[in-house]
Parts: sequence; structure tokens; C-alpha cells
Amino acid sequence: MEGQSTGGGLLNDLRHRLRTATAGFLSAEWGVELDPALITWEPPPDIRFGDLSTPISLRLAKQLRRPPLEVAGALRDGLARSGLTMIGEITSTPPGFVNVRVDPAAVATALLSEIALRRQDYGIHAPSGQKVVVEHTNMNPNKAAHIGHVRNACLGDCLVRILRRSGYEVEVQNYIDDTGAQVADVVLGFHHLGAAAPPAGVRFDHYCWDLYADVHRRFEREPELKATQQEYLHLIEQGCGEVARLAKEVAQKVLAGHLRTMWGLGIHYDLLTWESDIVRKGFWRYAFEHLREQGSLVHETEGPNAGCWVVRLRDLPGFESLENPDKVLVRSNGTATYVAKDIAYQLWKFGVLGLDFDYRFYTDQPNGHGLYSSCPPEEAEQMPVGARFGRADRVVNVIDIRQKYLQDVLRHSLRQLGYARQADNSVHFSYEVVALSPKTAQELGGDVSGEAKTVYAMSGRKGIGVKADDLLAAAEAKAASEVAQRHPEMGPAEVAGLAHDIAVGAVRYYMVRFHTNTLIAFDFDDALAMQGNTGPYLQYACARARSILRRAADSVNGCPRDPGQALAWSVAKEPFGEGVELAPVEKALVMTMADFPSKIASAAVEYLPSILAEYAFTLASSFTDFYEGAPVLSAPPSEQARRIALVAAFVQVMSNVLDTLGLPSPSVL
RNA sequence: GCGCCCAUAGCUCAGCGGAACAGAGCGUCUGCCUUCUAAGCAGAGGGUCGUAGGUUCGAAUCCUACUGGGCGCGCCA
Repeated sequence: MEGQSTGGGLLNDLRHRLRTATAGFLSAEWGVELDPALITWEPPPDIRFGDLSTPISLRLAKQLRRPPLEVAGALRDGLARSGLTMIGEITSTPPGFVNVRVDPAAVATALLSEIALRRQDYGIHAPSGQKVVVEHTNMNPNKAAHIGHVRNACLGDCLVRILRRSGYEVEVQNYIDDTGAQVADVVLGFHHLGAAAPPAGVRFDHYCWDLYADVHRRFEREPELKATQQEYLHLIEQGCGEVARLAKEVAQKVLAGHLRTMWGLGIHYDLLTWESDIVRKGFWRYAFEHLREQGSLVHETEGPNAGCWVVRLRDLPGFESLENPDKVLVRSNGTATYVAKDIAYQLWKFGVLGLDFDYRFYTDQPNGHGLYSSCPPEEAEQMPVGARFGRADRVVNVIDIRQKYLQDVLRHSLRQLGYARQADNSVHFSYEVVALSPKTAQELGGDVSGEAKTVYAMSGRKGIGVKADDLLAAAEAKAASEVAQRHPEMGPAEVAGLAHDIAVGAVRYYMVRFHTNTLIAFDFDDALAMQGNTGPYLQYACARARSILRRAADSVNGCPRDPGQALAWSVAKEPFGEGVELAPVEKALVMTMADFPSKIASAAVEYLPSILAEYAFTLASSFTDFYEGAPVLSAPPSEQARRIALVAAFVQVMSNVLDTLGLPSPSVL
């Protein structure tokens, strides 16, 4: 909304100036008042037309009752007179476009100085002073993670990185439902059905994957077990006794597996929030008293909700056609519904509940950041100075699209209960699920005998799905064999390390490159692909660039070995002076690199990591074109510093892009 | 029944606040490693953008209807 031109990057500034100049001219010349933000200046389909074009004349022609081309011509002349810097030739072309060509040397000089100055911060926007809480992963702690959880965590983590680069303070929370039916089922498996402890070498969460499916098979055969299931659930909810203790143990052991899996993918958290702590602390009871006092809750005495406390949603758009649009928060038996607890929890995230958790340090993480956790009062520890969890300006819940209705209920309930600002700042980051392609479903032993379907849903209860760790292992195995083939000089440990980085690159890119609206029909061959539009292709482009710099340091007089220093060194030679003619591939690379900050901004505003994924592929392709068309080491001396500068700048920008996507950036591939 | 999402090349997907020939990857075919990493590159072939209407000088993009898929609509979580 605001500050569009601050820290938005070179190209964005240019666009901003063009919009303003265009709007100014339209107003002065014809008295047409347009919001500059609505005047598009985007690259035309063919660069022969120019670097940026606007179709605004086509839109205005009718209103002005003049031929589009004539309007375009007048705009062209007007812009030419406005003295825009970094702009070269301005043209108008049929049917009525105005095109500008930038001054590539001027852009390159400014861009490379900025990259050399800001290094890993290139693409970071000015601080907004706002705090965003992002909740993602949120797995039931009762079995191993599957590929649907991986999509959640990869999208969530990528969004976190995008928001951080957009200038927000971001706190990452991972909610652990340790008192739910799913945990109860596994506890029942151990305690009531006498399941053995996992054999040595089998991870606890993997073992529970099968155990959970076993328990559900028993439920099918022995319906009377349902009563025991309820019994266990109640014992766990009450939080005392052997069963509750076992539940906590199961949850913690499974969580340890989940964390190991996610850390392996480069995903970390700031805070774990436990359902049991929300219950113990009485978040809902507290919220209920408060809401009742201020009269925003309704106690129904008749109708289908008689005896319940509800929030009225019947007048809201999207709810009016429902059979029973109001939402029950307290059942007629006095117990709270899930949404009720969620409302209290959401209020806590915004810091307006009036109650807080107790906290303790939970564990160190591989990225060096401590992970904290809510906890029972007796375990509470002093938190580091300045640590303040929650109190967000905005809350983003990363949950798949099947939760849309509940998230809508949550947001509208907040509004109806008097928290309009919090409702406005509650975001459901939704995405389509990961399902199995018919081929994959069949390989996993799913029942594909019935009517042919396009996709098959995963089912934890049936034990049908792809485990996150199995996908990672398959990717690592494939990458390892490629690495070993290409680098016979590497030892086994080095091969394994590199293979891991590549596998993570492949999996993470696969999970974020799709639009969030796209249902992923998971296929092993697609997910493990390492050629074309894939993570390893991006990593490869970066590794190749690093390789050039290594060789340049060996063969070019004075060129430093470190990429950052090489960039500073080459930029200091002022290689883009007056009259320098850039090759098309050089110019294209400059323009693409200049676009990074605005891509971060779009991805953040639209909540679409795929925008960044697409940009990453464009940037890598841009470098590959440069690589093929503009030799560096064999370039004439007059061009060599310039090309070293471009390569070094690319290494920096691509590293930043990969970091934002959460992909490792190995120096050799 | 109501609501949301999806339908674009053989396959997997971009594009969808209208506009300059509909793009990419994979797969297929033809080439390119004694010059910076061939996980690469060049080229060929492949599409009446689900169907039918409508709005517009102009529609894959906006509107309506339909068809076919996916999902959601609890005093479950």
C-alpha cells in the first residue's frame, strides 16, 4: 500500500517514475486523472519493442475520442520532454503502445553498485515495524510426516523468508495438537492393544505411521473399541494419569522425528505451542468470561442451537444460505468447541487475550537459533531479554484449502465478537492438497480397482501416503549417484553432503513452484526430476557462476577469490562507463537481476511463493544465456572486468533468491 | 441442495486487474563437450486455451449457462 518506491529496487523505482510521469502528462495534457498505480509499465512480449511498455493509450483512446496511435505519439513526446533518467529511446508502435528503452550502462552501474553494497541484503525492503506471526507445519504428533505436510512446511517457510525480506518481523509458530484423537489412537495402540516398542533402528514416528493404520484396522474389525478410544481421549484431555503421561511421551517422541525431518529441509521454528497448554491455561474459559461480559456472545434458548452459546454469523455474506449459519462455541453440555478454542488462541496471537503461556527453552536448532515452547507452569523458565511471543500485527495461518470454511468462521467470529482489526489482519494462507497420482497410489498398494480417478487422496488411517523421509531418501539416493558419476574425486562424505543439498533443492522447489490453487498429483519422477525447471537447475547455474569466479581468481590479475570481493573489485573498475555497448545477453541478465526486489514484494503481497520460484527459473535461464553467449575468461581485456562483475553480481542475487526459497546453494554441483 | 477451486501442447504446469504471433519444462526427433561444470545449449515438431453464448475495436484472461473433475458445508477435531 504505502512506501512503494522505498527499497523497491531499481526497476520498481523506474516503473514508479514512469507511472508518475505518465499520470502527470495525462493530467496536464488532457485533464485525465488516473491513479499512477493503475498504469502498467511491463516488459513487452518482444524486446525489440523496448524494455518497458504501456498499453494505456489503447485504454484512453475511446475516452479521448482520438486514434490510439495518436494518443501514444503524444504520450511518447510528453515523456521524452520530462527528462527521465536511465531512459533511452522512447517509441510508439501500433496499435497504440508506448515503449521505452532503458540506458543499459546506467542501469548496470547503479544496479551493480547496489548489489556490491548490500550483498546478502540485496532484495530486502525497508523495515515496516510490523510483526507477523506465521503458523505452519502443525502436524498431529502421532505419526511420521507425509508429503502433504512437506508442502505445508515448504510453503510456510518460504512465505516466512519472503515476509522477512519484505521488512516484517516474523515469528514462526508450530502448533502441536497433543490432546487430539489422533494421538489418543496411537496411545491406545501401545497401552490397550499392547503394541511393542519400535525395534532398534526404526524411527519412532515411522513406527507410529504403521501403528496408527493398524489401530484403525482394529477399529474396523472391533467397533466396540470405539468406546475405549473415547475413554483414552478423555483421559488425555484431562491431562493426568498414566495414559496422559504416555500421550505426552508419544507426542514428544513423534515431534522429535518431525523436527528432524524439517530441519533436514532447512525449516526452523521460533515457538511450539501445545494444545495441552492452551487447555491447561484456560484460554477459552478466560476469553468466554470476557466475551460474555461485553455481550457479544448469544445464549440460545430455542431453535436448533438451544442451550448453546453461539456467535451470530447468519447475516454475513457467504453464510446466509447455510442451513445453520451461526457457530456454536459452547455446547449445550457446557463444553467448548474447537472453533471456540481457536478464537481464544487467535486472540492470544494478537496479544489481546489478556492471558499468556508459560515458556521454556525447548532445543537448539541446526541453524543456531533456539526453539522455545509453551509449557506447564512448573516447567517455566526465564525467557531471554526482549523475547515476547505473540502480540502480532498480522497473523498468517498456513493450512490447506479444506480448512477454508473453519478459517472463515474464525475470522468472521472475531469480527462479530468485536475484534474487527484482528479479523482484518487474520490471513488464511490456503493451498490445495497433495494427492497421489493413480500410478503412485497403485505403487503404494492403494485400492485403485474402482472407477478410475484422476487423483487419490492420502490417508493416514489407511497408512496410504508418501512419507517425507522416504521422498528425501529417494532424492538423496538419486542425487548421490549423479554426484558420484560427475565427481569421482569426491569422498563418500562429501558426496553424501552434496547429494543432500541437491535433494533438498529438488524437493523444496517442487513444493513451491506450483500455484497454491493447483492440486499436486504427486509423482515420484516429477518430484525427483533434476533437469529443466527444477531446484538443481537453479543450484547448477549458481555453481557454474562460482566456478567462473574461482578460475578468474586464478588467471585474472588482481581478481579476488571471494565472490563479494570480486564484485567490489570489478565494480571499482567502472566497467559500464559511457559508450559501453552491452551484448543482449548481458543486458537481459542486468534487467532480470534488477527485478528481484519487486518480485519479493509481489510474492509477499499476493502470498504466492510460486512468483519467486518462477523468477528464480527466469534468472537462472538468463544467466545460462549469458554463459553461452558471453565468455568471461577468454573475453578481451576491455570486456573482462564487466563480465566478471556480472557473474559476481549474479552469484550474489541468485544466492539471495535461493536463500529466500530455502534452497541450499552448493559451490560445486 | 448451497458454496469454493480447477479444466491451456502427448505429460506436468505458467499466463487470467483484456491488447502486439498463447509460453516453459518433461517426453519425441536433429545437432553441440580439445574454449568458463553437457544437471547445459541450439533447432524441429506439437495447442480451434473444456463447450456454448455474451460484453469489447480487441477475450485464454471479464460475464452467463452448461459439461467434467477436486474439495467443503456438525453441539467432530
